[in-house]
Amino acid sequence: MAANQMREKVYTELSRITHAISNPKRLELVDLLAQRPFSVDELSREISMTIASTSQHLQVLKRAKLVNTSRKGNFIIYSISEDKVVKLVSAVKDLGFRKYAEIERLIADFKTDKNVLESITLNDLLARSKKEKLFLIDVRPEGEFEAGHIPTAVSIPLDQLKKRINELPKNKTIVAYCRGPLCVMAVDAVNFLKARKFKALRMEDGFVEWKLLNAD
Amino acid sequence: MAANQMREKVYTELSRITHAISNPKRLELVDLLAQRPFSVDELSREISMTIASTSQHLQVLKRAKLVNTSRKGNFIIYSISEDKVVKLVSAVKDLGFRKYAEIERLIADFKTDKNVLESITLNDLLARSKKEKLFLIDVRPEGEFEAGHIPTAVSIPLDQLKKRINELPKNKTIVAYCRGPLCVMAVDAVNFLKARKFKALRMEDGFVEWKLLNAD
DNA sequence: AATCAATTCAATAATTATATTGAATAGTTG
DNA sequence: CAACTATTCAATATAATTATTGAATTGATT
Repeated sequence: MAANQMREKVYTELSRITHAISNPKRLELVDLLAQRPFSVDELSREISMTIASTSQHLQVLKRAKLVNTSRKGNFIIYSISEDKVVKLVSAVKDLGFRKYAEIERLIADFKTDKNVLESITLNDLLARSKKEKLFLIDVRPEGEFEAGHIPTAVSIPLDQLKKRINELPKNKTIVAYCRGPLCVMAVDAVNFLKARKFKALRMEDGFVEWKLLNAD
Repeated sequence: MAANQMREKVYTELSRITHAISNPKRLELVDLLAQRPFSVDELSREISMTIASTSQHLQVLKRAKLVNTSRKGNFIIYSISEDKVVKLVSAVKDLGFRKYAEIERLIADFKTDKNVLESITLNDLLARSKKEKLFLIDVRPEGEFEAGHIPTAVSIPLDQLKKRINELPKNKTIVAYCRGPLCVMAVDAVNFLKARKFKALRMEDGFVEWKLLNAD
């Protein structure tokens, strides 16, 4: 076989990967699965699609070997096949968030709507935690915390925040994080806490971003 | 605007990027442009397509902001818009080369055909150069060397190798590199040198891989 | 073994992608 | 400014993608 033919075939194989994440819903699915494994049913609710359509998209991802399946009772559980998949999606977001004025605008508008006055990044968190004592909370649903979290974080899912508010210190700054920059849970948590006179800050990055930073 | 709508729009925007590289020919184009800027005409020859088709693909890449254009005389020169694009394609290759048995097989078969007995990687090169004196040659066409090369390398384009063979040492091991693992130029160079009793080795990685390793 | 629940499959219709040919354009060069 | 050249555009036919509905399947559970 000639070298040209080989190259052509390799790029065709490689494009299976990029084709799999070329659809917005499938990109969202992979990004969600980076948090933890989910059932088809859960995923379909998260991405607002019929179960059948979600299943089809998941099968495309599976054929491209970006995700695996396993069974748990009646449920089929989809999960990311390996860390490099998360890295790939991270590279897409990294490029997109910087390169596309449209995306910047969408996120900025969203922050205005949600009344987000201040957000910090992972780097800010590290720098700041050297100067003052911070209280880091992970406001994602429990299962995602259990699948992995930033070491010093305490799990307080958003829907438990009201009744567990006595667990939070009034004298320290509370930093809340969730799934990442596109997720609202930490924003809602911070607004709730601020209304009750806590010192609270949202961190844009989540566990997945932390993990990528602390890999290699 | 609700958070869900924002997320949906952001993923739609992000999928412009992944859609742009979801086609094998476009993936190959971006990978080529990582070496240096090229004209439409040069690119169409490299990827074995009509000029019109190549132009259409390039316009898709441009709309997705992965490449820029400039003019040089009668030619339109396409180039990568920023380093993060190269990083993205590298993440795709990184995943594909490991994950796809099919790709591994294609590359292995190609090596057998080309009689490639031994290949080293960038890491091997660094380790080995501490123990013995190596003579590193860049066998890509001159323009690509000029656009960027590994610091210690000497430019000897493949088609000049025969007449410049006296520039090469008999007592050192010669390491040849080109565009990367899918490129044949270094393989051909090594086979040519070995037939003339030089000690020669192919390095799979190229300048782009070196640059990514020596970035951040 | 029958029932049940979660997921997948099949069929459909509308939309979008692809490669090609040949014409049009825009900018450069003599 | 006329001729030229590289690139883009337009039109076309074929193929692939997408979301949906409703039926089929596959294990688990009773």
